[in-house]
Amino acid sequence: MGRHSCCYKQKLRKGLWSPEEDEKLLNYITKHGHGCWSSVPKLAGLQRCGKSCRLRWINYLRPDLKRGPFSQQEENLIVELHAVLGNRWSQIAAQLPGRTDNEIKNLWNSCIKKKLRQRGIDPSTHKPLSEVENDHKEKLSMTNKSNEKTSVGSNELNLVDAVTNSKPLTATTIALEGYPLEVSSNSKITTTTNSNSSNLTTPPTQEFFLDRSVGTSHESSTTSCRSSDLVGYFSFHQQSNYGCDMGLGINQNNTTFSFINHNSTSSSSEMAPVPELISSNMTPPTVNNLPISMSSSSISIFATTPPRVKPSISLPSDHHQSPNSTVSCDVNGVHNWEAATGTFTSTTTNNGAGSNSNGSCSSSMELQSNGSFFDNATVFPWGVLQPAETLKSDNKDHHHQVQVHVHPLESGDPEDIKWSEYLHSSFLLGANSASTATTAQHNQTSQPAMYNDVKPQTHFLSNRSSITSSTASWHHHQNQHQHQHQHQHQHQHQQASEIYSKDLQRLAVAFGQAL
DNA sequence: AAAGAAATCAACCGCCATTTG
DNA sequence: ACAAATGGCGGTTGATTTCTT
Repeated sequence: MGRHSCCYKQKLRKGLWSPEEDEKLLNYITKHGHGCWSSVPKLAGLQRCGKSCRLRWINYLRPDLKRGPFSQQEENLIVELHAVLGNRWSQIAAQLPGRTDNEIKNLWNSCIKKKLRQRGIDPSTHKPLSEVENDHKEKLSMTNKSNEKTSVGSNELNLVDAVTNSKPLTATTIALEGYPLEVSSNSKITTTTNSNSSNLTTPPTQEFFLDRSVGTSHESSTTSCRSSDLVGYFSFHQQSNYGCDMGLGINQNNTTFSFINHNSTSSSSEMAPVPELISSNMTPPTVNNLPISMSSSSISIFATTPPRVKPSISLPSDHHQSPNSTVSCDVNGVHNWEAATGTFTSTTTNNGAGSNSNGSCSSSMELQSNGSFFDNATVFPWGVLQPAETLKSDNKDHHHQVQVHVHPLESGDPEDIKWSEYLHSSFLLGANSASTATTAQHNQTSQPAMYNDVKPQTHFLSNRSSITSSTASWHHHQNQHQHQHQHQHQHQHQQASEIYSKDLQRLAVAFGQAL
């Protein structure tokens, strides 16, 4: 297996891409598609290797990129997906349309990891740090014992291996794989790693199916979603035991995750180390024949077995709470970025979140919470909801408001906006959203509508214009563009929120108190 | 205001799996 | 069947930006 040929070639440029190079690549791929990446640089007139071109396209030039800070919901989704998938960034990114694996990876390494640690959660295992330490001690002791005892029960090995081999043995996986799980009153979770291996049932082989194919066709049925209830986390909750009405199996964005029990009798040795996330049209989803419905933000398992839950990790919001860099083209009834090209002309100059374009992750509020993360801001699927609460974090010249949901329809927080965007596009702009979905199909077929807020062509086009006009500091120019877009997005979100909150209210009426 | 620290992010590196000849 | 070419992925690096003192 040879190394990539381009690695040996001489005279190839490396490092940051210039606007001219961007333009060349963009023009070429726009006209011809990328085809064979290795031939792209030659045909496009670039002194780059194909890999570099591919990377540049995927991570930056692609028209469907959603730029700007990650929303709280996205962050939480990443955490949850990471709990299931581990460092499979590309798979995680696949669930966050408009986001790249690189972007998510960076966010994880620079920000989320830290947050989780500050909350006492081990980012690699998603377990409480104290528990990880205990596991580590147990492992050490078991290692010592293994010198004495050569054979150990396979189930015990599974558990230990999962912990020690960086398998993302999370509360999720613990619960799903049948390990006893306890939820204490302060909502920390502990596993009952009873030394009696009989308590550790052999987990079945599970595959983590993702059905996204219905993204555009069933939108009108995805009514759920009290955004407050779903503030960006998966919740494995047992309806009967916890009486939590969140989610209730309503699939709000048409993304259906299912744990399919392929072979309930499979031995532990056959168990996939990590449930594999694949795309599937299979329905209905089941876990051990139990119906599951899982939205992007919640999973409902209607089980009759004792509750096995995982903590919902709702990261405290900071800058990411700023309105997502959503293209609110549909505000104008224009639902694709090509058509919306002309809509981004104003340059807002407020001192809002856009001034913090780099997405700094520090926030005095969250950093000083000293474990209050679970106390203050978190939503738990098993119903430890607290009344709506707004945490404010003074961050220089602007405030981030962390809405701890409950009554989303009455608020204008960004989550509401996102949901209302989704609902709006689903219910009120069905045709347009379909066209948007078609546009998005370029890279990912059938995106959930809520993720159709892709990077606008305007970004590109404005960048392209900047390419031709830029002279000295193109990086600075790009930053300015990003700021400008954030301002624009903010402004449009304000408009959108007004419109959509009305729509949501109508929906709430239409669906009774379901929302 | 300046210097250092920390955070962010784009891009590279090297490995692996698949495809192609 | 084999080796090279290619695409893709995750880990890592280093430049830049932002924050803190």
